[in-house]
Amino acid sequence: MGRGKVELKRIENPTNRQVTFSKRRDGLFKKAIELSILCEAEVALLVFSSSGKAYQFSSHDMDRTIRRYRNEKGLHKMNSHGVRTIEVWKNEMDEMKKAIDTLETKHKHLAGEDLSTLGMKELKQLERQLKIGVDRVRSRKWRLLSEHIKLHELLSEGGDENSGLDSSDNVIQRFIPDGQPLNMNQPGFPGS
Amino acid sequence: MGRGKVELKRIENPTNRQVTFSKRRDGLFKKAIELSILCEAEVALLVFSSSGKAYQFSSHDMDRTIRRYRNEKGLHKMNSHGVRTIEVWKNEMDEMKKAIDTLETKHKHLAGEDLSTLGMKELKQLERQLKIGVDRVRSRKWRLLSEHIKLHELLSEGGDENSGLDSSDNVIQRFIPDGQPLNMNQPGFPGS
DNA sequence: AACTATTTATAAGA
DNA sequence: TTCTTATAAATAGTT
Repeated sequence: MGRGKVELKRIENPTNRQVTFSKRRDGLFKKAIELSILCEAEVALLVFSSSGKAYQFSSHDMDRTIRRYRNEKGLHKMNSHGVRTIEVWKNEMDEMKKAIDTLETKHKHLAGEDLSTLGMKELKQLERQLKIGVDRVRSRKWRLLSEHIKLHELLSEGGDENSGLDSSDNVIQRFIPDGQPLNMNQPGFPGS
Repeated sequence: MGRGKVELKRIENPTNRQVTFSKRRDGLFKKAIELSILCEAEVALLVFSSSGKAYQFSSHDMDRTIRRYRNEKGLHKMNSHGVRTIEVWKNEMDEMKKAIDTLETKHKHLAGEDLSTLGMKELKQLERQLKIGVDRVRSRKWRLLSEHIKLHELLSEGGDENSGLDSSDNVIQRFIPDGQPLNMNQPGFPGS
């Protein structure tokens, strides 16, 4: 497509070749992107120019797609001696690094850090999740508390010599929630 | 190129999508081959159809090109001798595994899961941390909201023909917090 | 799978 | 390099 048709062989004129490389490279990446979107395909494309410059596209994740390719070829996990290859190790490391990154980001968000990248929708979801966490933690606190009260009552009945608890250590005191009035209508409060 | 132009989004009709996939996949591979020959580029292309079928092309050798890509990404760390021994790899893997474990546990705790291993002291601390998170998220929400209000006011001032906002889309509505009455005494609310 | 009407990519020129 | 434009190629919808 162009003023004349070209035969399929190396373009001899270096300037021409470079110009054609740029144009066709752009076209190729565009097509790759379109294919992945229009047909929900997983596409990975690697291109190195003759001068050594690297270009890449991957619709999902380059390492994931490469792994999938290797699995397809059955080159994963073991070589002929039942030994893991360096490549496989590298893949695993990369995977783990990514997992750590993801977890760290999530962790920061839950701690209320690095929120500037989040939109309103994400912030609302995050707030919901945090509230769920608070509720569950409170619920667990109340359960622990109630168990200790029951234990205390049981021991008291039997006359509390040698209950195993030091009476100078106010058990109940250590269990009341801090920072706010007692509210028995907590989710998870025994009997609620 | 075709009887009509198509917008860049997943083709809904599955038959249509499959047909388009075949055509465009062939076109993409043809382009990849042409680029590699005409411009003596090193090209690797991996495609997986949504049904899972794999297609590939590489002008030189797939593994060589993938290695070149990985080098480009600087995934080659060395130890003091400039060599990566198996032991070094194992150590790094173990460290990463541990890091992942720790992060996952923390994450679960923040989500209110697996709390049974925690004592009252840890639970209190966790609740405190979650509350801080909630406060920060709320603060960020209010900041976002106030920015949007200001923007809205600015646009309204200038006489809002062509404000770029669709008046049928109530911007503010989308930003009010859900699940509770408005309370301007939120930490971080503008002016508080 | 073939067939075209159209759109898109791009070779050559400026 | 970038833009323009004539022409080759790709392909969307149809048969």
